[in-house]
Amino acid sequence: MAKVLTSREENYSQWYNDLVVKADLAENSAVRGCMVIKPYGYSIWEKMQAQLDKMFKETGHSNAYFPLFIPKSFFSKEASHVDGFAKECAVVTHYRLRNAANGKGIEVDPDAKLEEELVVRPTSETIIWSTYKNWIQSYRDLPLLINQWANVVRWEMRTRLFLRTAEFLWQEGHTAHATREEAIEETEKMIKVYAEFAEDFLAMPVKIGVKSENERFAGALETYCIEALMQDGKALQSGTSHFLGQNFAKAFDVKFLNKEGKQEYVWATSWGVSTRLMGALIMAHSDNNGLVLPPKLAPIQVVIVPIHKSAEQLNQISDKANEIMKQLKQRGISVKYDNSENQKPGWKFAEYELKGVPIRLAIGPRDLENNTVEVARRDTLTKSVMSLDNIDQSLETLLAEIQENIYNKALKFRDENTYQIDDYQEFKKCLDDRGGFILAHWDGTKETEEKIKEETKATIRLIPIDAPYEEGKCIYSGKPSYKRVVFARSY
RNA sequence: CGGGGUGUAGCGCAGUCCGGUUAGCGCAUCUGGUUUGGGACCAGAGGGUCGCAAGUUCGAAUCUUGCUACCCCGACCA
Repeated sequence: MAKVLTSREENYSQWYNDLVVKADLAENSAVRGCMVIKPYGYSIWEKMQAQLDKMFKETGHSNAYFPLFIPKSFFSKEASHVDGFAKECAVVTHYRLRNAANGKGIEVDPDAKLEEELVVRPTSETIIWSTYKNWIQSYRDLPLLINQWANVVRWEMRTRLFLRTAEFLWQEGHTAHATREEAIEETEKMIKVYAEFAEDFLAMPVKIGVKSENERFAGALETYCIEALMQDGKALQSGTSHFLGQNFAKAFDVKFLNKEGKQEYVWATSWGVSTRLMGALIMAHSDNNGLVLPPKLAPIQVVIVPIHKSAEQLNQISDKANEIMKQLKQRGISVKYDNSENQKPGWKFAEYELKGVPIRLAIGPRDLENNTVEVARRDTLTKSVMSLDNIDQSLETLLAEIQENIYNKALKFRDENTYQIDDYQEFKKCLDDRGGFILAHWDGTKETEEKIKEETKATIRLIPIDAPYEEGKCIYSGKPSYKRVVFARSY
C-alpha cells in the first residue's frame, strides 16, 4: 500500500497534520492562523452541532445571536477578563478603504477612523451582559438560558489545524440566575452535558473537574472542565463551563428585583465547546491507516464498493447495492455506493479507511452467487462475510458495536496511562517517558503549581470533583494534602 | 514574538552552491485500449508569472534586499 500518512511512531504531530489534510477535513488558508474547514470535516462538525444543540434545547436553552464586534470600552469593565484576553484581540480601527494614491491597489482610508475601536470577539461575555442589562428586571425574567453558535477570534502565536486556530467555531452558552446555588447547578449541569456528549458520541472518555486558579477562565470564580487523554499521552481540554459569580452583573450593572422587592445582582454562567473537538476526535481514535470515526459522528457510516469484471456484473451488483442502501436508509444509516470507474477497489478501500468510514461492504461475483457481502470494520481492520438476509439489522448492530468498541479502546488506553505517583523524580520520569494523566498530591498553592510547570511543563489539568479523601504529601513541597489532582502535559 | 528549515504544475520532489539552450521527474488529470476480491498497465496529451516585490546583470528558479506563507523548537493560550 502506498504510504500517504506519516506514522504516529515516526512523528506524532506530523501524523496529525497529514491526517487532517489527507482525510479532507481541513487545510490552511491564505490567512495566517486561519483554516478552511472542508466539506467532509464540516459535515462531522455539523453532526456534533446537531447533537449538542439538541442537548442544549433539552436542558431548556434557546439560541440567539450577538454581534461579532464589541466596543473596546466594554472589554475594560471586568478587570481580570480584560487581562486574560487583551494579548490576543484583533481590533477594527477603520471602516473604509480607498484607491491608493499611487493608483496601485487599495489602502485604508485614514479619514475613516472609528470613534471607538471595535474588538473582534474572543468570547462574548461583555456584549451579552451589556444586553442582558436590558432584558432582566425581575426575578420573573430569570433564569435566562441562552446559547449562541458563533465564530470567535483569538490571535494565537502558534496555530494548529483544529487544535488552535486564530479563528474558530464554537458555541457559547450564557445564562443568568437569581441565586448563586442555581448558577452553580447550571455550571455543573452543562459540564455533565459535555461529558455525556464526549463519551456517548465522540466515544472519548473524559475526566471532569475544576481548574486551579492559574488555569481558570479570566473573570470566573470557578471553571469546570472535561479533559481527555490523547494517544501521545498529552491531555486535551475539550470543554469548559464557568461559574462567573456576579462579576459580569456588577461590571454591566445587571440587577433584578427579587420576590422581597429588593434589588440584587444576577448570577452568571458561561460554557463552551469548539471545533477543537475535531482535534480531540482525531487524536483519540485514529491510527496509521487514517481516521477512525465513531459511527454516531461519521458522515458516511457504510460505504459499498462493487467488485466486477464485466459491465453486466456491475449492473447486477448495483441492483443488489441499491437494495441494501434502501434498507439501510430506512434505518437512518447513512450509506454511500461508490461505483466510480476511476479507481480500482483496492484504492477505494484505502481511501475510505483514510476517511474513517466505520463499515465497508464489498460486493463481487462470489457474493452474488452466495447471497453474501464482505464486511470490513474500520476500528479493528477485520473482514468477515455476512449473509445478505437481514443485512440492515446486522449492520445496525455492528455500528453500535463499533461505537462501543472505540469507546472501550480509548477508555482502556486512558486507564493504562493514568498513574498514581508520590515521588517527584518518578513524576518527572513518567512525564518524559510515557506522558499520561498523573494523579498526585498538591499543596493547593499557586507557587507550587507554577514551579512544577516550570520544571516539567506539566500543569494541573483538573481537580476532580469526586476525588476520595486521602491524606498525603504534596509531591513538590511535601506539605499536607487531602486529595489527588490530575497532572499532565497538555495541548 | 525569538531560533532553525522550507516554498519550482493539483500533490511529492530534482535543479539553486558555481547565473547561460525550450525548467525536468514521479504521482494525479485528460484521451484511447487492456484491467478490476487491498492503492493496475500500455500509448499519447494538457498543465509553470520557479511564493510575492524590488535590485544586480547582456542574461536570474539560481546572486542581493525586503515581504509573505507553511513546518519544527521555544515563550503565550482553548
